[in-house]
This record gives sequence, structure tokens and C-alpha cells, in this order.
Amino acid sequence: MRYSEMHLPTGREIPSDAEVVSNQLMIRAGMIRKLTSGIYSYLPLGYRVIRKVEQIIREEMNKAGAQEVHLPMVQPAELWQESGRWNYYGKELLRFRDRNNRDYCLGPTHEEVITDLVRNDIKTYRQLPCNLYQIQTKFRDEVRPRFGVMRCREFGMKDAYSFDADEAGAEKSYQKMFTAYNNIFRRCGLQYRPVEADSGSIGGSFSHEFMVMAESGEDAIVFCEQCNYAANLEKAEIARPEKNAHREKDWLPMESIETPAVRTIEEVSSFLNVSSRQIVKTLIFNADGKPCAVLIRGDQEVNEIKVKNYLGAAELTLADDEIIMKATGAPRGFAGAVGIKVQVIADYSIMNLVNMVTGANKEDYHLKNVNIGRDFQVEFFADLRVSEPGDTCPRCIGAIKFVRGIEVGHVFKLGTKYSKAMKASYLDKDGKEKTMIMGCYGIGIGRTVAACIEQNFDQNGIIWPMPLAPYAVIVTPVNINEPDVMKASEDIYAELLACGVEVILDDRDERAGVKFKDADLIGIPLRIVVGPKNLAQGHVELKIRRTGKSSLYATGDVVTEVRKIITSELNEAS
RNA sequence: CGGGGCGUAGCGCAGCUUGGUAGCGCGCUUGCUUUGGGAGCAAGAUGUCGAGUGUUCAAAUCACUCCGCCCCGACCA
Repeated sequence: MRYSEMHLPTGREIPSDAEVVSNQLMIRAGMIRKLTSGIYSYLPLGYRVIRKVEQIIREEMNKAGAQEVHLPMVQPAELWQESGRWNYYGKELLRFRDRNNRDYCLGPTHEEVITDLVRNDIKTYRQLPCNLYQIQTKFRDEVRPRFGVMRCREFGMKDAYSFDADEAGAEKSYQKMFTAYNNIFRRCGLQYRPVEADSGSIGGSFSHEFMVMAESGEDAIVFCEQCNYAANLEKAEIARPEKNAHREKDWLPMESIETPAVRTIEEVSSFLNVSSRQIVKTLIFNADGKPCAVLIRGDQEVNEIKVKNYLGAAELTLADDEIIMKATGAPRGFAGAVGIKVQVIADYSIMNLVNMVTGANKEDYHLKNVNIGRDFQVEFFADLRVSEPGDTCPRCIGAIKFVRGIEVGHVFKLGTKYSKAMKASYLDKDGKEKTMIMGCYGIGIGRTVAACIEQNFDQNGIIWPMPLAPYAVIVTPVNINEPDVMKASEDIYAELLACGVEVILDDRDERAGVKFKDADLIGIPLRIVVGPKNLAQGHVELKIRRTGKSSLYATGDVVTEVRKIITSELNEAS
């Protein structure tokens, strides 16, 4: 395409409300524009990149045996009531009414619609397995949209849903998608890694997230340097420690100490001059309306997702003052396990502690030399805390590392959560009715593009990996008013077009510097510079965006060289 | 939802404290010069100063209300 005819509004200034690099560059490079909070338009350049990602996804999904469909974005409330999510999903689900006053929502995900579709058309095991996918707009009314298209409210997503007759089949479908996802992200030229994850509100039993490594990522991930264990921080397991032999001879008599207005771990630690590792933090949670005390070592953090999963609670929040008062008989800050009137579970971290410090369940008092078994009982010990540096790998004995990542894909083994609620069943060989087993698999398209930029930029702009580049080459005549220069540029441009290379001819009447800056900003991997001095020798310059290296080629050879580079970079990724 | 910040030309910002003709840089238009890393000179165009109400002879500026956007937190695919 001729640059002079393109709608490609680039900008020099960094937009004041763009926080992360990818957002700044996507706006400056004329890829996106914000319409309103969390809602973006894609301009021609941006949309080309989106389509590149979509194309790679389509190829790999099709190869994995999935078939493309297109489901409605506007969905009737009835389906969501049937699955139980109309009430459960919360404010993220954008609801509205039509002229007949019927309730609808904008689809934040499509489990309900696809399950409805499949249950009506699939009746027998002969029609299974079945994997359907779509690339479609989702709407989630995010509490706080941020980072441009990385976390927005309206966004393009590829979502796939598998239906199987039995567990073994479901496992196979999951593996196929897992492989397809690896192919997709590798082909996109991303540095990524699949990690074990919590399945969240989508539900289900097992899941992996595909994380693109980036400092700006919203997720923390842990991985083992020795084995291949990797998990989202919220999922990262901590091995059960060895239980020490009872050392009851070390137990000191329990004492009650007055600690006026001393509430937090730091305050207790300095007031009593004991290490926070010796103090037990007692957190009262409200689990579906039932109070529960969670004990953990003072210097560590409770992982609420683990607590929630452990208790099997649908909703878990920290208890309010009223519940705390009722459970402990004291205001916030003095809770302890001794004599507490609620269920007590404890993190492994306190399993081997002796002579602990805890709250006394009495205002302005703490207890010293508290011991498990003598002074209170623990119903269960479990892994309930947040993983931290220094922990060892739960699978081997290696040290774990922490990095940040952007979640670009997520695969879930759903089981029968939706098929059961919505009665998606089939007849098996014996004519018995059985529930289908489902999996669901998502990829954020725009987020993948943004994540790619987070990994591929420099001070001058974006550096596209070849597979996602909106154009592979830009031909830059240094001065369009020199007939020879322009003629040579046009010839090279025509030749590239003729062999199907995606190419821009920068035919604008701008100074060379402006053209170079724009080419760098929009990140075109290869640039052919046609200038009068080199041309007089029969040469043009080929510059590689990523390395900044340039070399001279005869005007007749440069196209061959460019095609060679494109082919090799595309093959390298696949 | 809690805390904080911002809203003035397409973009980035000044002006507001102490009320009195709406400004700067970039971009845009025209002309001349220039032409290998965001050119120079000259002449121009572009604003319901987020909205409303109030105070005042007079409001971008002061007060109140509302709206929008961003950040931190809470929350969450």
C-alpha cells in the first residue's frame, strides 16, 4: 500500500493517560483509539495485526479438529438463570432489557449459548467428541479497565468449547487444545509459558494459563528452576512440611499479657519484642455466611483462593467487625485460636511452632506460650498461604523463582458444571443417558497483540516479529522528487507486490528523517531505503528493524533477499 | 465502592493562587527555501476553557452540583 493513501495517523507525543508501553505505542503508531473507558477502536494498522493473530489461531484450531462458529453477543437471561450464573456472575455481566421488558446480557463468555446449541443438536455418542470455536467480541464490565487493550471491557476473544462422552475423551480434547495453544503462541513469536492456574468463576476442575513474560504483567507466576513446575501465584502450591516430633518438654506455661491497643503483627512484634515468625495471625473469614478462623504465621500471607477452595465456599470475604466480635468476644486485632467459637483451620506454617503468641480473644490482651494440642485444637492443617521467595518447589526440591506475566490464554477442563446444569446429555452405546463432559479454551486477541509489543519494542517504537507484522517491508525513497530514486522505489515496490509480499511504499513528500521515525515507530521488520548516492552505484540499503543492521544490495537482488528473510523468519516461528 | 489526580485547539501543556481581550509547543493550511534520522522562514485556520447552577458590573479563574477520564486500593478473567 502507498503510505500517502493510508489512514495511519502516527503521533509524536506520548498520550497522557497511557500507562504501559504497549498502550502508548499502539496509540502513537496509529493502531488504536480509545472511545471511552475500556472500549477501543482498531485503526487499519492495528486491525491488520489483529487479523494476523486470528489467522494463526484459525489455522491451529482447525488443525486440531475444532470447527469455527459464530455465536450471538446478546444473550437471553433465561440461559444464564439456567446455569445459575445470572445471580452469580455479578456486575461484570452487563444486563439490559429490550422493548418487551425481557432481560438480556452482553456475553462475557459463551458457555451457556454453546451448551444450549449443542444439547439441542447432539443426541448420541456417535456425534461426540465435538469442539466448536469462535472469534468474537466479548463484553465484561470490568471494575477497573486499564492498560489499554490489555484489560478492557469490550475485547476480541477466541473461545472454544469441547464436548466429550467420557473423561478420557475430555482429557484428550484438553491435550489437543494445550498443544494447539503452544503452537499458536510460538508462531506469534512470543516468549510465553503455560502455568497451572486456579479455575476461577468460569468453574471447573483443572486449568492452565498461557503467560507471556513481561515486567508489566498483572499476574505473578512462580516456576521451578529444576523441574518444569510453573503456576500462577494464586495457585502455586506449597509442600506440606515434615511434622516435627512433639517436644512437649519445651512447652512453657501459657501466659496472658496486657497489650493495650496493640493489634497488628508489627505492633505485637515490637511491643513484646518477639519475631513475627513466632506470632500466629488469626484471620476470621465469612465463608458463605459461615465464620471460619484461619491461622497462619505472622510473617506470611493468607491466599484467599486456597481458603475458598479448601472450604468449598462460593464466596469468601474477610469477616466484618460484628462477626469478629461474635466469634471472639473481642474487637478486631485480638483474635486467637484459644477458646474461639468457630471452625479453626491452619496453614502448614504453624504446624511446628511452639510457644506461640496469639490474640487472647479479649480486648487489649495477647497470649504467650500457646501450644497446639494443649491450648487449642486445629481441625485441619492445609496449604493456605501465598507462596514467597525462599519456598521450595512442591514437585521437586528446587528453588522457585518469581516472574511477572500477561495471561493471553486459558484452558479449562470444565467437567459437567454446565452440561449438568443445562442438561446437555447424550445416549451412550447401551442407550443410557449420560452427561457430556466439557472443556473451554480462551485466547484474548487484543491482549496477545499488546503482550507482543510489551516484549518487542525499543526507544524508537514497536519491533514486530515477522508473523504478526502488519507489513513485512517498507520501501522508503529518501526523496520523492528525484525521478531516479522514485522510479527505483516504484519498481521494487511493484516487484514485492507481485510476489505477494505485504509492503508499504512511503511515497509521502516528507523528509527522510520523518519517514524513518514513522517506519521505526510502527515497527515494520524490514526497510528498503532508496537514496540517490547508493542508487548511483546501483545499490539500495536493507535495514533490519530489530538489530538496526543495514547492508547494501544491488537493486535487482534486494527483493530476493527480502523474501529469503521473510520465509526464514516465518519458518523459525512455526 | 474507598482514596487521590485531571478535564483549556487534533496531541502535549501553560494560564486559575490574586476574576478583567484565551496562550505556548507539536500537528494542520498556503508560499518560498531545504532534502539520509521528527527542517527553516513567512503568512494563516482551529476553542460551547467537560456540563449546569450560583456569586459578581465581569468567571477558564471563586462556590456548589453533576458528568467524563486516569492512578492507587478493593474486586476479577
